[in-house]
Amino acid sequence: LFAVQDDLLFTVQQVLVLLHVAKAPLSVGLTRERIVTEALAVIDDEGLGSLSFRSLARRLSVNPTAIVWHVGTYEQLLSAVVSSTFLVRPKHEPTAPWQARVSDIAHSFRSDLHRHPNLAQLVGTQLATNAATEFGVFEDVLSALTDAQVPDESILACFDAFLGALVGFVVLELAQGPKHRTAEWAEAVVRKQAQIDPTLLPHLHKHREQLGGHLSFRTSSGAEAPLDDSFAALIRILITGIEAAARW
Amino acid sequence: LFAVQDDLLFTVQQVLVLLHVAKAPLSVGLTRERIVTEALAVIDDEGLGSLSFRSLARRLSVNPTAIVWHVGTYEQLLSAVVSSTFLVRPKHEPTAPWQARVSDIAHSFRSDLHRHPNLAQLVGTQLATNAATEFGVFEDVLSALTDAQVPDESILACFDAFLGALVGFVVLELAQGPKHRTAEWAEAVVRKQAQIDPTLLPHLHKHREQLGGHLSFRTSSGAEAPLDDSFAALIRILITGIEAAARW
DNA sequence: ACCTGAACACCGTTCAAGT
DNA sequence: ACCTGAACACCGTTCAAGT
Repeated sequence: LFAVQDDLLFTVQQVLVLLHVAKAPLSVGLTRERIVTEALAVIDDEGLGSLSFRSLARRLSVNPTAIVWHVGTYEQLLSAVVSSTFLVRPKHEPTAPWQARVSDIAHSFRSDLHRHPNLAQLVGTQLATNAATEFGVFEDVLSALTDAQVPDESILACFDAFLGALVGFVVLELAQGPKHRTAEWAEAVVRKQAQIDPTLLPHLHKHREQLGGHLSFRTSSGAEAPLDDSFAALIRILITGIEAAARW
Repeated sequence: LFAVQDDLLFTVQQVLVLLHVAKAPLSVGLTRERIVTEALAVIDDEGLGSLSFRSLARRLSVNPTAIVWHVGTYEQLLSAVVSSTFLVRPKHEPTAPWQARVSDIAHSFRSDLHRHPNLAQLVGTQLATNAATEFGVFEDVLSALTDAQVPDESILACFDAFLGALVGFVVLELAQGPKHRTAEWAEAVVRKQAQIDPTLLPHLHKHREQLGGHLSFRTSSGAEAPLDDSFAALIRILITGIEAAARW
Protein backbone atom coordinates (compact mmCIF):
# COMPACT_ATOMS: atom_id res chain seq x y z
CA LEU A 1 0.00 0.00 0.00
CA PHE A 2 2.80 2.40 0.86
CA ALA A 3 4.62 1.29 -2.25
CA VAL A 4 2.00 2.91 -4.47
CA GLN A 5 1.88 6.12 -2.48
CA ASP A 6 2.66 8.31 -5.48
CA ASP A 7 -0.15 6.81 -7.47
CA LEU A 8 -2.53 7.32 -4.55
CA LEU A 9 -1.58 10.98 -4.21
CA PHE A 10 -2.31 11.46 -7.85
CA THR A 11 -5.64 9.71 -7.48
CA VAL A 12 -6.60 12.03 -4.63
CA GLN A 13 -6.04 14.96 -6.94
CA GLN A 14 -8.23 13.38 -9.57
CA VAL A 15 -11.00 12.77 -7.03
CA LEU A 16 -10.89 16.38 -5.98
CA VAL A 17 -11.33 17.38 -9.58
CA LEU A 18 -14.27 15.04 -9.92
CA LEU A 19 -15.90 16.48 -6.80
CA HIS A 20 -15.39 19.90 -8.23
CA VAL A 21 -17.17 18.84 -11.38
CA ALA A 22 -19.99 17.33 -9.34
CA LYS A 23 -20.42 20.60 -7.48
CA ALA A 24 -20.68 22.46 -10.78
CA PRO A 25 -23.36 20.67 -12.81
CA LEU A 26 -23.46 23.58 -15.23
CA SER A 27 -20.37 22.19 -16.89
CA VAL A 28 -21.73 21.11 -20.25
CA GLY A 29 -18.87 18.73 -20.91
CA LEU A 30 -17.43 20.96 -23.56
CA THR A 31 -14.12 19.62 -24.88
CA ARG A 32 -11.43 21.06 -27.09
CA GLU A 33 -11.95 18.01 -29.27
CA ARG A 34 -15.72 18.52 -29.57
CA ILE A 35 -15.18 22.14 -30.52
CA VAL A 36 -12.61 21.32 -33.19
CA THR A 37 -14.81 18.56 -34.63
CA GLU A 38 -17.81 20.87 -34.78
CA ALA A 39 -15.72 23.63 -36.33
CA LEU A 40 -14.56 21.28 -39.08
CA ALA A 41 -18.17 20.30 -39.71
CA VAL A 42 -19.14 23.96 -40.10
CA ILE A 43 -16.25 24.58 -42.49
CA ASP A 44 -17.15 21.53 -44.57
CA ASP A 45 -20.89 22.24 -44.66
CA GLU A 46 -21.13 26.01 -44.85
CA GLY A 47 -17.63 27.22 -45.67
CA LEU A 48 -14.95 29.00 -43.69
CA GLY A 49 -16.88 32.26 -43.88
CA SER A 50 -19.69 30.84 -41.77
CA LEU A 51 -17.39 29.81 -38.94
CA SER A 52 -17.19 32.09 -35.93
CA PHE A 53 -17.00 31.72 -32.18
CA ARG A 54 -20.55 32.92 -32.00
CA SER A 55 -21.96 30.57 -34.65
CA LEU A 56 -20.09 27.67 -33.07
CA ALA A 57 -21.45 28.67 -29.66
CA ARG A 58 -25.01 28.57 -30.98
CA ARG A 59 -24.52 25.06 -32.39
CA LEU A 60 -22.97 23.85 -29.15
CA SER A 61 -25.50 25.73 -26.99
CA VAL A 62 -22.85 27.50 -24.99
CA ASN A 63 -21.57 31.00 -24.48
CA PRO A 64 -19.01 32.16 -27.09
CA THR A 65 -16.52 32.85 -24.33
CA ALA A 66 -16.63 29.22 -23.23
CA ILE A 67 -15.03 28.33 -26.56
CA VAL A 68 -12.35 30.93 -26.01
CA TRP A 69 -11.50 29.28 -22.73
CA HIS A 70 -10.92 25.91 -24.43
CA VAL A 71 -9.20 26.78 -27.70
CA GLY A 72 -7.73 30.22 -27.08
CA THR A 73 -7.78 32.62 -29.99
CA TYR A 74 -9.67 32.19 -33.24
CA GLU A 75 -6.40 31.74 -35.09
CA GLN A 76 -5.49 28.86 -32.79
CA LEU A 77 -8.85 27.23 -33.42
CA LEU A 78 -8.20 27.28 -37.16
CA SER A 79 -4.77 25.71 -36.91
CA ALA A 80 -6.17 23.12 -34.51
CA VAL A 81 -8.75 22.21 -37.15
CA VAL A 82 -6.10 21.93 -39.87
CA SER A 83 -3.75 19.74 -37.87
CA SER A 84 -6.61 17.52 -36.68
CA THR A 85 -7.33 16.67 -40.31
CA PHE A 86 -3.82 15.55 -41.14
CA LEU A 87 -3.03 13.70 -37.92
CA VAL A 88 -3.66 10.09 -38.91
CA ARG A 89 -1.36 9.13 -41.71
CA PRO A 90 0.00 5.65 -42.42
CA LYS A 91 3.74 5.41 -42.64
CA HIS A 92 4.71 3.74 -45.86
CA GLU A 93 6.96 0.72 -45.80
CA PRO A 94 10.02 1.49 -47.89
CA THR A 95 9.74 -1.66 -49.97
CA ALA A 96 8.29 -0.14 -53.12
CA PRO A 97 10.51 1.96 -55.43
CA TRP A 98 10.77 5.58 -54.35
CA GLN A 99 8.86 6.80 -57.38
CA ALA A 100 5.81 4.78 -56.36
CA ARG A 101 6.10 5.93 -52.73
CA VAL A 102 6.35 9.58 -53.70
CA SER A 103 3.37 9.20 -56.00
CA ASP A 104 1.40 7.51 -53.20
CA ILE A 105 2.13 10.31 -50.76
CA ALA A 106 1.12 12.92 -53.29
CA HIS A 107 -2.17 11.26 -54.22
CA SER A 108 -3.14 10.51 -50.63
CA PHE A 109 -2.43 14.08 -49.54
CA ARG A 110 -4.51 15.39 -52.40
CA SER A 111 -7.48 13.15 -51.66
CA ASP A 112 -7.26 14.13 -47.98
CA LEU A 113 -7.52 17.80 -48.86
CA HIS A 114 -10.21 17.17 -51.47
CA ARG A 115 -12.30 15.70 -48.67
CA HIS A 116 -12.18 19.11 -46.98
CA PRO A 117 -11.92 21.62 -49.84
CA ASN A 118 -12.69 24.63 -47.68
CA LEU A 119 -9.61 23.86 -45.61
CA ALA A 120 -7.30 24.54 -48.55
CA GLN A 121 -7.04 28.28 -48.02
CA LEU A 122 -5.91 27.63 -44.44
CA VAL A 123 -3.27 25.10 -45.44
CA GLY A 124 -1.91 27.57 -47.95
CA THR A 125 -1.67 30.56 -45.65
CA GLN A 126 -1.09 29.16 -42.17
CA LEU A 127 2.44 28.59 -41.02
CA ALA A 128 1.09 27.84 -37.56
CA THR A 129 0.41 24.21 -38.37
CA ASN A 130 4.13 23.53 -38.36
CA ALA A 131 4.20 22.74 -34.66
CA ALA A 132 1.25 20.38 -34.80
CA THR A 133 1.56 18.10 -37.82
CA GLU A 134 2.99 14.63 -37.63
CA PHE A 135 6.47 14.13 -39.00
CA GLY A 136 5.74 10.78 -40.65
CA VAL A 137 5.06 12.11 -44.14
CA PHE A 138 8.15 14.27 -44.12
CA GLU A 139 10.28 11.30 -43.13
CA ASP A 140 8.76 9.37 -46.02
CA VAL A 141 9.52 12.12 -48.51
CA LEU A 142 13.08 12.52 -47.29
CA SER A 143 13.54 8.76 -47.38
CA ALA A 144 12.33 8.66 -50.97
CA LEU A 145 14.67 11.48 -51.99
CA THR A 146 17.54 9.59 -50.38
CA ASP A 147 16.67 6.47 -52.33
CA ALA A 148 16.54 8.65 -55.45
CA GLN A 149 20.20 9.35 -54.69
CA VAL A 150 19.72 13.09 -54.49
CA PRO A 151 23.02 14.43 -53.06
CA ASP A 152 22.98 15.63 -49.45
CA GLU A 153 23.78 19.22 -50.44
CA SER A 154 20.59 19.61 -52.43
CA ILE A 155 18.27 17.11 -50.75
CA LEU A 156 16.49 19.69 -48.59
CA ALA A 157 16.04 22.04 -51.52
CA CYS A 158 14.39 19.17 -53.40
CA PHE A 159 12.38 18.42 -50.27
CA ASP A 160 11.02 21.98 -50.34
CA ALA A 161 10.50 21.89 -54.08
CA PHE A 162 8.48 18.68 -53.95
CA LEU A 163 6.35 19.63 -50.94
CA GLY A 164 5.85 23.18 -52.13
CA ALA A 165 4.78 22.10 -55.58
CA LEU A 166 2.54 19.34 -54.22
CA VAL A 167 0.76 21.28 -51.50
CA GLY A 168 0.75 24.50 -53.49
CA PHE A 169 -0.83 22.89 -56.53
CA VAL A 170 -3.66 21.34 -54.52
CA VAL A 171 -4.27 24.58 -52.63
CA LEU A 172 -4.57 26.46 -55.93
CA GLU A 173 -6.68 23.68 -57.40
CA LEU A 174 -9.18 24.09 -54.58
CA ALA A 175 -9.25 27.90 -54.71
CA GLN A 176 -12.79 29.21 -54.53
CA GLY A 177 -14.72 31.50 -56.81
CA PRO A 178 -16.50 34.65 -55.63
CA LYS A 179 -19.40 34.14 -53.24
CA HIS A 180 -21.80 36.61 -54.85
CA ARG A 181 -22.57 37.37 -58.48
CA THR A 182 -20.86 34.17 -59.60
CA ALA A 183 -22.95 34.01 -62.75
CA GLU A 184 -21.87 37.42 -64.06
CA TRP A 185 -18.28 36.68 -63.12
CA ALA A 186 -18.31 33.37 -64.98
CA GLU A 187 -19.73 35.12 -68.02
CA ALA A 188 -16.99 37.74 -67.87
CA VAL A 189 -14.31 35.04 -67.76
CA VAL A 190 -15.78 33.19 -70.73
CA ARG A 191 -16.26 36.44 -72.65
CA LYS A 192 -12.63 37.39 -72.12
CA GLN A 193 -11.53 34.00 -73.43
CA ALA A 194 -13.64 34.44 -76.52
CA GLN A 195 -11.81 37.67 -77.29
CA ILE A 196 -8.38 36.05 -77.44
CA ASP A 197 -6.62 37.63 -80.41
CA PRO A 198 -5.19 35.01 -82.82
CA THR A 199 -2.26 37.22 -83.80
CA LEU A 200 -1.38 38.52 -80.34
CA LEU A 201 -1.93 35.26 -78.44
CA PRO A 202 -1.59 32.52 -81.07
CA HIS A 203 -0.90 29.62 -78.71
CA LEU A 204 -3.77 30.45 -76.37
CA HIS A 205 -5.98 30.83 -79.43
CA LYS A 206 -4.94 27.45 -80.77
CA HIS A 207 -6.00 25.68 -77.56
CA ARG A 208 -8.91 27.98 -76.78
CA GLU A 209 -11.46 25.15 -76.88
CA GLN A 210 -9.81 23.21 -74.06
CA LEU A 211 -8.69 26.25 -72.05
CA GLY A 212 -11.89 26.61 -70.04
CA GLY A 213 -11.23 23.83 -67.57
CA HIS A 214 -7.67 24.80 -66.73
CA LEU A 215 -5.81 27.04 -64.28
CA SER A 216 -6.43 30.78 -64.60
CA PHE A 217 -9.20 30.17 -67.12
CA ARG A 218 -11.70 28.02 -65.26
CA THR A 219 -14.88 29.24 -63.64
CA SER A 220 -15.31 26.47 -61.09
CA SER A 221 -13.17 25.32 -58.19
CA GLY A 222 -11.24 22.04 -58.12
CA ALA A 223 -13.75 20.91 -55.53
CA GLU A 224 -16.36 20.60 -58.28
CA ALA A 225 -14.07 20.11 -61.27
CA PRO A 226 -10.88 18.32 -60.10
CA LEU A 227 -7.77 18.70 -62.26
CA ASP A 228 -6.90 15.00 -62.27
CA ASP A 229 -4.88 14.94 -65.47
CA SER A 230 -2.97 18.07 -64.54
CA PHE A 231 -2.08 16.61 -61.16
CA ALA A 232 -0.91 13.38 -62.76
CA ALA A 233 1.25 15.43 -65.12
CA LEU A 234 2.72 17.34 -62.19
CA ILE A 235 3.70 14.16 -60.35
CA ARG A 236 5.24 12.72 -63.48
CA ILE A 237 7.20 15.91 -64.12
CA LEU A 238 8.39 16.10 -60.52
CA ILE A 239 9.52 12.47 -60.46
CA THR A 240 11.56 12.66 -63.65
CA GLY A 241 12.93 15.97 -62.47
CA ILE A 242 14.02 14.43 -59.17
CA GLU A 243 15.54 11.48 -61.02
CA ALA A 244 17.78 13.98 -62.78
CA ALA A 245 18.65 15.63 -59.47
CA ALA A 246 20.78 12.59 -58.66
CA ARG A 247 23.26 13.82 -61.26
CA TRP A 248 23.40 17.44 -60.06
CA LEU B 1 -20.20 71.43 -87.43
CA PHE B 2 -23.02 69.01 -88.16
CA ALA B 3 -20.52 66.37 -89.18
CA VAL B 4 -19.29 66.07 -85.62
CA GLN B 5 -22.76 66.04 -84.18
CA ASP B 6 -22.23 62.80 -82.34
CA ASP B 7 -19.12 64.09 -80.69
CA LEU B 8 -20.89 67.25 -79.68
CA LEU B 9 -23.76 65.37 -78.15
CA PHE B 10 -21.35 63.37 -76.14
CA THR B 11 -19.59 66.53 -75.05
CA VAL B 12 -22.87 68.01 -73.91
CA GLN B 13 -23.34 65.01 -71.66
CA GLN B 14 -19.89 65.50 -70.24
CA VAL B 15 -20.58 69.17 -69.59
CA LEU B 16 -23.74 68.25 -67.74
CA VAL B 17 -21.77 65.88 -65.59
CA LEU B 18 -19.21 68.59 -64.91
CA LEU B 19 -21.96 71.01 -63.92
CA HIS B 20 -23.36 68.36 -61.68
CA VAL B 21 -19.97 67.99 -60.04
CA ALA B 22 -19.67 71.76 -59.69
CA LYS B 23 -23.01 71.85 -57.92
CA ALA B 24 -21.78 69.12 -55.57
CA PRO B 25 -18.45 70.34 -54.18
CA LEU B 26 -18.63 67.66 -51.50
CA SER B 27 -17.36 65.17 -54.08
CA VAL B 28 -13.89 64.43 -52.71
CA GLY B 29 -12.57 63.12 -55.99
CA LEU B 30 -12.57 59.56 -54.75
CA THR B 31 -11.59 57.11 -57.49
CA ARG B 32 -11.66 53.36 -57.75
CA GLU B 33 -7.97 53.60 -58.54
CA ARG B 34 -7.15 55.69 -55.47
CA ILE B 35 -9.02 53.25 -53.27
CA VAL B 36 -7.24 50.21 -54.70
CA THR B 37 -3.84 51.91 -54.39
CA GLU B 38 -4.50 52.86 -50.79
CA ALA B 39 -5.76 49.37 -50.01
CA LEU B 40 -2.55 47.85 -51.37
CA ALA B 41 -0.57 50.27 -49.22
CA VAL B 42 -2.46 49.15 -46.12
CA ILE B 43 -1.91 45.47 -46.97
CA ASP B 44 1.79 46.04 -47.55
CA ASP B 45 2.34 48.16 -44.44
CA GLU B 46 0.03 46.64 -41.84
CA GLY B 47 -1.08 43.32 -43.27
CA LEU B 48 -4.33 42.05 -44.72
CA GLY B 49 -5.86 41.85 -41.26
CA SER B 50 -5.72 45.62 -40.89
CA LEU B 51 -7.62 46.29 -44.09
CA SER B 52 -11.29 47.10 -43.83
CA PHE B 53 -13.74 49.48 -45.45
CA ARG B 54 -13.75 51.45 -42.24
CA SER B 55 -9.97 51.70 -41.84
CA LEU B 56 -9.66 52.64 -45.50
CA ALA B 57 -12.38 55.25 -45.07
CA ARG B 58 -10.48 56.83 -42.17
CA ARG B 59 -7.27 57.07 -44.24
CA LEU B 60 -9.17 58.56 -47.18
CA SER B 61 -11.27 60.82 -44.93
CA VAL B 62 -14.54 59.58 -46.38
CA ASN B 63 -17.53 57.62 -45.26
CA PRO B 64 -17.11 53.81 -45.46
CA THR B 65 -20.12 53.58 -47.70
CA ALA B 66 -18.47 55.85 -50.26
CA ILE B 67 -15.94 53.06 -50.84
CA VAL B 68 -18.74 50.56 -51.26
CA TRP B 69 -20.17 52.73 -54.01
CA HIS B 70 -16.87 52.67 -55.96
CA VAL B 71 -15.58 49.12 -55.53
CA GLY B 72 -18.67 47.13 -54.64
CA THR B 73 -18.22 44.35 -52.12
CA TYR B 74 -15.15 43.77 -49.96
CA GLU B 75 -14.36 40.63 -51.92
CA GLN B 76 -14.31 42.65 -55.15
CA LEU B 77 -11.94 45.15 -53.58
CA LEU B 78 -9.50 42.36 -52.75
CA SER B 79 -9.49 40.89 -56.24
CA ALA B 80 -9.11 44.39 -57.68
CA VAL B 81 -6.00 44.83 -55.53
CA VAL B 82 -4.57 41.49 -56.66
CA SER B 83 -5.12 42.07 -60.36
CA SER B 84 -3.76 45.62 -60.13
CA THR B 85 -0.46 44.18 -58.93
CA PHE B 86 0.00 41.80 -61.83
CA LEU B 87 -1.22 44.05 -64.60
CA VAL B 88 2.04 45.29 -66.10
CA ARG B 89 4.08 42.41 -67.36
CA PRO B 90 6.54 42.50 -70.25
CA LYS B 91 5.96 39.98 -72.96
CA HIS B 92 9.09 37.98 -73.60
CA GLU B 93 10.47 37.76 -77.10
CA PRO B 94 10.64 34.08 -78.09
CA THR B 95 14.27 34.26 -79.15
CA ALA B 96 15.84 32.63 -76.11
CA PRO B 97 15.49 28.85 -75.59
CA TRP B 98 12.27 27.87 -73.89
CA GLN B 99 14.06 26.77 -70.72
CA ALA B 100 15.43 30.26 -70.20
CA ARG B 101 12.07 31.84 -70.93
CA VAL B 102 10.24 29.59 -68.49
CA SER B 103 12.86 30.30 -65.84
CA ASP B 104 12.52 34.04 -66.46
CA ILE B 105 8.75 33.92 -66.07
CA ALA B 106 9.06 31.98 -62.84
CA HIS B 107 11.63 34.24 -61.25
CA SER B 108 9.86 37.45 -62.27
CA PHE B 109 6.54 36.19 -60.91
CA ARG B 110 8.20 35.26 -57.65
CA SER B 111 9.92 38.61 -57.21
CA ASP B 112 6.63 40.35 -58.01
CA LEU B 113 4.86 38.48 -55.23
CA HIS B 114 7.80 38.90 -52.85
CA ARG B 115 7.34 42.64 -53.24
CA HIS B 116 3.85 42.21 -51.76
CA PRO B 117 4.13 39.22 -49.40
CA ASN B 118 0.79 39.85 -47.71
CA LEU B 119 -0.91 39.42 -51.05
CA ALA B 120 0.12 35.78 -51.28
CA GLN B 121 -2.82 34.41 -49.29
CA LEU B 122 -5.18 36.15 -51.71
CA VAL B 123 -3.46 34.81 -54.80
CA GLY B 124 -3.69 31.33 -53.37
CA THR B 125 -7.34 31.37 -52.47
CA GLN B 126 -9.01 33.72 -54.92
CA LEU B 127 -10.34 32.35 -58.15
CA ALA B 128 -11.93 35.71 -58.83
CA THR B 129 -8.76 37.14 -60.36
CA ASN B 130 -9.27 34.96 -63.41
CA ALA B 131 -11.34 37.57 -65.19
CA ALA B 132 -8.92 40.42 -64.53
CA THR B 133 -5.37 39.22 -65.16
CA GLU B 134 -3.57 39.81 -68.42
CA PHE B 135 -3.14 36.82 -70.71
CA GLY B 136 0.42 37.65 -71.73
CA VAL B 137 2.17 35.39 -69.25
CA PHE B 138 -0.06 32.46 -70.08
CA GLU B 139 0.68 32.87 -73.76
CA ASP B 140 4.39 32.87 -72.93
CA VAL B 141 4.11 29.68 -70.89
CA LEU B 142 2.10 27.93 -73.55
CA SER B 143 4.54 29.09 -76.21
CA ALA B 144 7.45 27.69 -74.19
CA LEU B 145 5.70 24.35 -73.74
CA THR B 146 5.08 24.22 -77.48
CA ASP B 147 8.77 24.85 -78.16
CA ALA B 148 9.54 22.10 -75.65
CA GLN B 149 7.62 19.85 -78.05
CA VAL B 150 5.11 18.75 -75.44
CA PRO B 151 2.38 16.92 -77.40
CA ASP B 152 -0.94 18.70 -77.85
CA GLU B 153 -2.84 16.09 -75.83
CA SER B 154 -0.91 16.82 -72.67
CA ILE B 155 0.15 20.43 -73.15
CA LEU B 156 -2.62 21.92 -71.04
CA ALA B 157 -2.01 19.41 -68.26
CA CYS B 158 1.63 20.52 -68.26
CA PHE B 159 0.43 24.11 -68.36
CA ASP B 160 -1.54 23.53 -65.15
CA ALA B 161 1.29 21.56 -63.59
CA PHE B 162 3.83 24.29 -64.20
CA LEU B 163 1.62 27.20 -63.14
CA GLY B 164 0.21 25.33 -60.16
CA ALA B 165 3.64 24.34 -58.91
CA LEU B 166 5.08 27.81 -59.52
CA VAL B 167 2.32 29.91 -57.99
CA GLY B 168 1.58 27.34 -55.28
CA PHE B 169 5.19 27.16 -54.16
CA VAL B 170 5.53 30.93 -53.81
CA VAL B 171 2.20 31.20 -52.00
CA LEU B 172 3.34 28.56 -49.49
CA GLU B 173 6.76 30.18 -49.24
CA LEU B 174 5.13 33.44 -48.19
CA ALA B 175 2.71 31.84 -45.72
CA GLN B 176 2.59 33.77 -42.48
CA GLY B 177 3.16 32.70 -38.91
CA PRO B 178 0.69 33.32 -36.07
CA LYS B 179 0.05 36.96 -35.17
CA HIS B 180 0.16 36.54 -31.40
CA ARG B 181 2.42 34.49 -29.14
CA THR B 182 4.89 33.95 -31.98
CA ALA B 183 7.74 33.44 -29.54
CA GLU B 184 6.14 30.50 -27.72
CA TRP B 185 5.07 29.00 -31.02
CA ALA B 186 8.58 29.22 -32.46
CA GLU B 187 9.92 27.55 -29.33
CA ALA B 188 7.38 24.75 -29.65
CA VAL B 189 8.41 24.12 -33.26
CA VAL B 190 12.11 24.01 -32.37
CA ARG B 191 11.42 21.80 -29.33
CA LYS B 192 9.51 19.32 -31.49
CA GLN B 193 12.38 19.15 -33.95
CA ALA B 194 14.81 18.46 -31.13
CA GLN B 195 12.73 15.46 -30.15
CA ILE B 196 13.05 13.73 -33.52
CA ASP B 197 13.64 10.05 -32.76
CA PRO B 198 16.72 8.69 -34.59
CA THR B 199 15.21 5.21 -34.93
CA LEU B 200 11.69 6.25 -35.92
CA LEU B 201 12.65 9.14 -38.20
CA PRO B 202 16.23 8.38 -39.28
CA HIS B 203 16.33 10.59 -42.36
CA LEU B 204 14.86 13.62 -40.62
CA HIS B 205 17.31 13.03 -37.79
CA LYS B 206 20.24 12.90 -40.17
CA HIS B 207 19.42 16.31 -41.64
CA ARG B 208 18.08 17.81 -38.42
CA GLU B 209 20.67 20.60 -38.36
CA GLN B 210 19.57 22.05 -41.70
CA LEU B 211 15.85 21.31 -41.28
CA GLY B 212 15.00 24.56 -39.47
CA GLY B 213 14.95 26.78 -42.51
CA HIS B 214 12.81 24.54 -44.68
CA LEU B 215 9.16 23.92 -45.44
CA SER B 216 7.02 22.61 -42.55
CA PHE B 217 9.91 23.13 -40.11
CA ARG B 218 10.67 26.84 -40.35
CA THR B 219 9.50 29.46 -37.89
CA SER B 220 9.67 32.46 -40.20
CA SER B 221 7.87 33.33 -43.40
CA GLY B 222 9.49 33.42 -46.81
CA ALA B 223 9.06 37.18 -46.64
CA GLU B 224 11.86 37.33 -44.05
CA ALA B 225 13.71 34.14 -44.98
CA PRO B 226 13.28 33.47 -48.72
CA LEU B 227 13.77 29.92 -49.96
CA ASP B 228 16.00 30.84 -52.88
CA ASP B 229 17.79 27.51 -53.25
CA SER B 230 14.57 25.56 -52.95
CA PHE B 231 12.93 27.66 -55.63
CA ALA B 232 15.91 27.22 -57.93
CA ALA B 233 15.68 23.46 -57.38
CA LEU B 234 11.96 23.53 -58.21
CA ILE B 235 12.54 25.34 -61.51
CA ARG B 236 15.33 22.94 -62.43
CA ILE B 237 13.14 19.93 -61.59
CA LEU B 238 10.19 21.31 -63.54
CA ILE B 239 12.28 22.09 -66.62
CA THR B 240 13.89 18.65 -66.84
CA GLY B 241 10.49 17.12 -66.14
CA ILE B 242 8.94 19.08 -68.99
CA GLU B 243 11.82 18.14 -71.28
CA ALA B 244 10.84 14.51 -70.69
CA ALA B 245 7.19 15.33 -71.40
CA ALA B 246 8.11 15.68 -75.08
CA ARG B 247 8.49 11.89 -75.16
CA TRP B 248 5.20 11.06 -73.41
C1' DA C 1 -11.96 23.97 -13.55
C1' DC C 2 -15.40 25.44 -16.39
C1' DC C 3 -18.85 28.46 -17.82
C1' DT C 4 -22.07 32.77 -17.99
C1' DG C 5 -23.04 37.65 -19.06
C1' DA C 6 -22.00 42.16 -19.86
C1' DA C 7 -19.07 45.24 -22.18
C1' DC C 8 -15.68 47.03 -25.63
C1' DA C 9 -14.14 47.99 -29.94
C1' DC C 10 -14.72 46.54 -34.00
C1' DC C 11 -16.85 44.65 -38.71
C1' DG C 12 -19.65 44.67 -44.12
C1' DT C 13 -23.76 46.15 -46.24
C1' DT C 14 -28.28 48.45 -47.05
C1' DC C 15 -30.97 52.26 -47.66
C1' DA C 16 -32.77 56.81 -47.49
C1' DA C 17 -31.18 61.32 -47.91
C1' DG C 18 -28.48 65.10 -49.45
C1' DT C 19 -26.01 68.04 -53.37
C1' DA D 1 -22.98 60.96 -60.09
C1' DC D 2 -21.11 60.88 -55.79
C1' DC D 3 -21.24 61.01 -51.02
C1' DT D 4 -23.15 61.28 -45.95
C1' DG D 5 -25.38 59.25 -41.88
C1' DA D 6 -28.05 56.21 -39.53
C1' DA D 7 -29.20 51.56 -38.88
C1' DC D 8 -28.83 46.41 -38.98
C1' DA D 9 -26.80 42.29 -38.01
C1' DC D 10 -22.85 40.74 -37.15
C1' DC D 11 -17.73 40.00 -35.24
C1' DG D 12 -13.23 38.45 -31.43
C1' DT D 13 -11.69 39.22 -26.92
C1' DT D 14 -11.50 40.78 -22.00
C1' DC D 15 -12.93 40.59 -17.54
C1' DA D 16 -15.60 40.01 -13.48
C1' DA D 17 -18.69 36.87 -11.63
C1' DG D 18 -20.82 32.54 -10.70
C1' DT D 19 -20.66 27.25 -9.29
